[in-house]
Amino acid sequence: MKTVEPASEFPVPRDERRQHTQERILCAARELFSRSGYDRTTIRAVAAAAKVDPALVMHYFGSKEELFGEAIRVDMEDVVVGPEEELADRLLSKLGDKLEAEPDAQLALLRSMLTHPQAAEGVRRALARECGQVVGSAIGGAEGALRAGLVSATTIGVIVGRYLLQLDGLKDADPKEITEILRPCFRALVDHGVEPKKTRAPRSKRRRAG
Amino acid sequence: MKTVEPASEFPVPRDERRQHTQERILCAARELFSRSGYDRTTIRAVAAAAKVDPALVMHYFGSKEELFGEAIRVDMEDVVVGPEEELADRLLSKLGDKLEAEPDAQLALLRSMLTHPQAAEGVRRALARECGQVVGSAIGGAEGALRAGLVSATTIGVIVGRYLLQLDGLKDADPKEITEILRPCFRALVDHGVEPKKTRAPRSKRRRAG
DNA sequence: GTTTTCATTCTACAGACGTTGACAAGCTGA
DNA sequence: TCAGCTTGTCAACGTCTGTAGAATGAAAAC
Repeated sequence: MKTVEPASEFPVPRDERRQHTQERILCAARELFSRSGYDRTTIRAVAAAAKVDPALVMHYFGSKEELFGEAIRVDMEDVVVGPEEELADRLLSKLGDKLEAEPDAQLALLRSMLTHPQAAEGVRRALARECGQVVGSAIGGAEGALRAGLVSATTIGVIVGRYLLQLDGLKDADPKEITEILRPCFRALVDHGVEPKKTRAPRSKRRRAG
Repeated sequence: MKTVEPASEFPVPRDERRQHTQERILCAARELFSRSGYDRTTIRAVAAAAKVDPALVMHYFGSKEELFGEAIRVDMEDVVVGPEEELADRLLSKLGDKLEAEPDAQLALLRSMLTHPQAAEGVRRALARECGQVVGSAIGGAEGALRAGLVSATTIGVIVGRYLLQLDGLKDADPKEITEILRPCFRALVDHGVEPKKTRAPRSKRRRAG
């Protein structure tokens, strides 16, 4: 297994070949990082999965750290949701989409978020970007931030519980059912104290400074 | 630094000395495991933190895996809550207690739950034990399990978001405020579809096999 | 056809790791 | 005082890791 391949049919252009190899490496890296996390994933294992010499991984990506950075780079695609949806429903739609399509690349990020600082920072940023809108709609800035944090926490809890911890009632559940059950929760978190214009205010609790 | 200590005053009994050393090691282990997770924590680092030779750690705990197992063993203390509290409030009280007292030992477990199978299993079990009661009070078994899973997910999300990810609005928030904001969520998750007609017992006596 | 470039591999290093076994020194009981 | 057990250390092993540099051979350029 020393030669690169007989190039049996016709010679593949060099650029194309290289791009394909890089893709294979990156793909293997994502797979392994998302299955085992940063620390337990070795360059050698990635190389083996991509059927390539370890040194080639270094040559293309510089270091394990950079390879990881490339593997967890997520496209930050904005999920298209109805613009007239309420905020809570918008957030739920996003969560629902993540539950529908198994988040390949994101799992690599999530799996390492508790042990790898860069991954943690990535998750914080992604969450802030998604759930940050909750802050603005709050009475006081502090409570708004707290509510945004709780929406973030719930979101991440559900995804972690489903895909990484594989909690019993969650791992095989229907995404639609999940979001439906969560809807009242998200509404309660987002449509807080100042209830928008609905019928009545169910909450008369006053906040006190801690 | 070769001798064990001059035993300056009077000789400390052997048992006591050993127990104290073991405790020091275990304490250092918990600290490091909870800060860096299983993989990034080395026996050598634990030994150094405990001011002890690495070989002694092995001698007392057998292996890194066993040391970890000992470090994450949590006492499973049942939080004392008012027995007449509704289920949702009971679960919230437990969460609140975890937020009040920084969960030293539990963090070691949580930090590694995404990369260490044994830790994951520990978390699953702890969650099932705590939130499992939700299942029984459901209409159908499947939806009950899902709701229990979502309570678990929310719980773990909040703790992870606060202590490990350190999400902005969450890390410094007042525990009381957190639980108050979460109350409607937990109620919505637990007191589902069938609204429990006030003072009635929400628990059905029959259960079905999985 | 010759030279250059480049994708890829081979070999190896230096450090860190978990773990082991031999050994020193103290406490304990006779 | 002696032997025995226990606490603790030292030095080392074998392995695995990320990484570096030289070597190879095919494609591209001339």
